[in-house]
Amino acid sequence: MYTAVVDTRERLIESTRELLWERGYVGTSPKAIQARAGAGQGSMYHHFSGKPDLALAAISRNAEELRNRAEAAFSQRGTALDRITTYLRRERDALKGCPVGRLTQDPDVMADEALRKPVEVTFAWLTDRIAALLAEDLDSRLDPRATATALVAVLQGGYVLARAAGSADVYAHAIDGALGLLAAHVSAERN
Amino acid sequence: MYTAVVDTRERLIESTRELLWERGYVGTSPKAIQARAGAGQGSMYHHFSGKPDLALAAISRNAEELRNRAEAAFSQRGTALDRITTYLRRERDALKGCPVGRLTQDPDVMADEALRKPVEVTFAWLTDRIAALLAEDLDSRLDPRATATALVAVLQGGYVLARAAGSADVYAHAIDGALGLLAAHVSAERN
DNA sequence: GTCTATACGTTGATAGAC
DNA sequence: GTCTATCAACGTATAGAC
Repeated sequence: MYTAVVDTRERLIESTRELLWERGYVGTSPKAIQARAGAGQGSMYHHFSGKPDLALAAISRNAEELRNRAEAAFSQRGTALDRITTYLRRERDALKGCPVGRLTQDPDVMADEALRKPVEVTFAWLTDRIAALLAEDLDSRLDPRATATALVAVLQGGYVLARAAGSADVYAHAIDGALGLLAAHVSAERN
Repeated sequence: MYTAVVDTRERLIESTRELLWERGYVGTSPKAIQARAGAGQGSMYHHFSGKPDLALAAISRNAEELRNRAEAAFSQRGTALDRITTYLRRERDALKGCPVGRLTQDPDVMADEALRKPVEVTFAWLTDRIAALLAEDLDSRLDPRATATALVAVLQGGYVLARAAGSADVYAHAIDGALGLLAAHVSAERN
């Protein structure tokens, strides 16, 4: 099946992804999506039933990308601490925030089960994944799941603080603090 | 000066506070504010020059309240760890999120210097305050400021994860994880 | 101080031509 | 598939009477 390099439907999803990230669901209008995608009203309502339907496609893709990028870090070689450190210190535009986490502040997303679900599933997966890594090497007096939850929270909260301060350094600082606390509690054994 | 028990200006600010918390700046219309305050258009534009002006009053008050409630926990008796634990475990409606932190996701707030400033100042203060407490008792190999930043990030990220999961327990779990990591690094000496 | 009237753009969509 | 009307409601005010 031959299609344009990037077809209209695809451009609509990508534009929505960007706008949801930049402005959230409430702050993103169909008009703005169409303008960015270079598509008309007719195209958008031909490919999608409306704003929620298009948002679902965009949110799902944002969630999938987050998961793929995380898994790339987690499946590297090295100790659990190495892999978690790689993930947390991975290059990020901290001032943009997390494309999935930010949806959590969108009342219309949280109110719509279909839109909220990918957000819930993504963080549940991420926390489980880190907990599984920690379970290998963590100080036995600590709970891997609670520790993993704290680490994911530092990540999300680091974005919040970086945006509040207008400085990406604050994100790095939060991560440094968390890894400093963690270091003493994981064994340095090789996997 | 005699006034009604709660005058119109006051009700407008309180209604805006609530709505900013629930729906954010972009999601809050003057109309909604007026309806909740039981005030007309005329009243709102008499007391405030517009939505940004009213939002500034509401944001400032939210920031002040956050600070007062935090200081109440920090100035209790006990070790640094006691006071920080009291603050982090304080009763909160985790699913509502942080009234100040959530503004960080509001593009129109971040774009307006006057509205962003109280958010920046509040988190800078909170981090400094916790860093000062930690400086007393923290393991000397750890940086009090980075550690404090991580703790504030866990707080903010805990809200994000709780909302994503639709469960306040996740907030508590993130805090448990952070305090577990912290416990081994602070001396238990009495102040 | 508060009210109603008015205004002009945007939001989120539908209808029907091409 | 895409385009151009068209629409009712909403967003964010301003004007002027009371």
